[in-house]
Amino acid sequence: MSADRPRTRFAPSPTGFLHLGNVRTALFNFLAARHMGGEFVLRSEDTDAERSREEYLVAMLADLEWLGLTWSAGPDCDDGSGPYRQSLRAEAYARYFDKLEASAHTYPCFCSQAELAMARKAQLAAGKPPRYPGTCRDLGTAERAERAASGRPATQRFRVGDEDQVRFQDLVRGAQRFAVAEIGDFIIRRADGTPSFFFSNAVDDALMGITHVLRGEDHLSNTPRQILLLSALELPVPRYGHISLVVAGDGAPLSKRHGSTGLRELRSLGYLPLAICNHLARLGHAYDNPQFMSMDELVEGFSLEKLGRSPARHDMTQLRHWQKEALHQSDAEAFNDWLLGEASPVREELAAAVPAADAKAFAQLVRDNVEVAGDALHWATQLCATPMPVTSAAAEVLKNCDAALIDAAIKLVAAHPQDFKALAGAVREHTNLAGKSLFMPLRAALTGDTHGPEMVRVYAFLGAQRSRERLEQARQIAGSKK
RNA sequence: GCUCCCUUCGUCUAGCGGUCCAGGACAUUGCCCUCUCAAGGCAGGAACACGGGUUCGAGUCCCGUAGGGAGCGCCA
Repeated sequence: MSADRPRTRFAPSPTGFLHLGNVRTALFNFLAARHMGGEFVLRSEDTDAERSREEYLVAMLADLEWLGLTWSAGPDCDDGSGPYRQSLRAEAYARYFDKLEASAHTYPCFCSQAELAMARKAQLAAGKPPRYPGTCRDLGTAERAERAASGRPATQRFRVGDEDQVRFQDLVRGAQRFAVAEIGDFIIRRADGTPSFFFSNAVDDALMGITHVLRGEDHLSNTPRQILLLSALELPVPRYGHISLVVAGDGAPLSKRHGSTGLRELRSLGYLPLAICNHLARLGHAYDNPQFMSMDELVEGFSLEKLGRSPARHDMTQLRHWQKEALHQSDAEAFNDWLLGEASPVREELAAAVPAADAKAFAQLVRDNVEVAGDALHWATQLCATPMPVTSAAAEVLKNCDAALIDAAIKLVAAHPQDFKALAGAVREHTNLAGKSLFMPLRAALTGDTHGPEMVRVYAFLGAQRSRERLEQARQIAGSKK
């Protein structure tokens, strides 16, 4: 880790699965690092033992890897600046707690949570900001010793100095100024000895050589605390950039929603990593290029200057567009793997519905009619099931058509087993029907549906045997309306 | 309550005082292509939250108002 090498990080708490908001933060940090030729690292902020779970960490790593956001160091790979999980960093924190203590930047606070809650309530009621009243701030050494001896649990608070204000240049919001008087002394170490977010987060960024911190806007007004802390510690302050939050389609905060805003859910629906990245990279960031981009192109076009300030809405219709593009871009092999491979969410169902020998041909046949993996199920039953399912629209078409058309087709299948154009041409000669009134009944008879892939390809896929069976099935209802 | 942030078509956004009667993408509408769907091509509708300033000139700067969001936690 060289001194000036740009380094960004994504530092989630393993208390749940990733949602699109988290993922976008990770993506931006990844893109920023790669664009600057630097490194992107992962850090697990698992100081809250109650809520942190190993399985969530494992899931996050797996999901980020799946997305293609590779990291050069993280909980699973230390590069010497770790460990990259906070639950393993007590020693480092102790060192810096001591340093703060030595410089009188911190003091023990014996207030109980009930007392604090009451004080907060009173301040709020009086129309004042709910800040720590400073009860334990100026306790004498004797009093401290006495209380400590009585076994009262103590937290450590950071003594906010008498500076006038804290200024910093936000990477996305420009010059920021906060009055120090607005900031109350805050807890940096809990009674159980674990560090609080403000402390561990800031200290770790400094110790891990993080140069740029892209994080949610919700951290903006807390940033002065961390700057104060790092200054007191004489540690380097990273450059902060506060990105706008992502909200759900209905405007609700993402974190409170589930379903289509969870990465896991999208993944299990069959959305592709690059579709998600293309979508997210444009939420709160503007690209010159309106087209679908590869990860390298996303990296190349990324710029801190192009980060937006206003909240962005996650809209599924936009994601769907990128999904179509992603599917369109993938070659036959990649598509087959996506639909039929190990990772496919509908692998089992498709294997049950489509004969193994036909699987690849099937995948290629329906690729333009599939947006998420589940869509293939409809075509699987429609094209492979026996008897053929007939949609009501298709039944309608068949009832209204001339039964002679189907009869002709049945007779002619054997003569034109693979060539739909030839078959259709022959049927036309026998029936004098053409255009839609020729093709639509054939489509309905062969696929049981009124829309779908090109008939030339459908027919080749079905083969003469299946085609004949299906035509005979269709013959039962053909012309019944006359 | 206090502090801070945000506000351009339905959605994502471009716009860094004149070249903007506001551009692009998605979505939408119509047409073309076509055996259907999709894709593709063409055309259309659709926005500067509001009110004051500053300026010869404001989407762009300033101040208010309204609306939305965040923070003020022994949560991160």
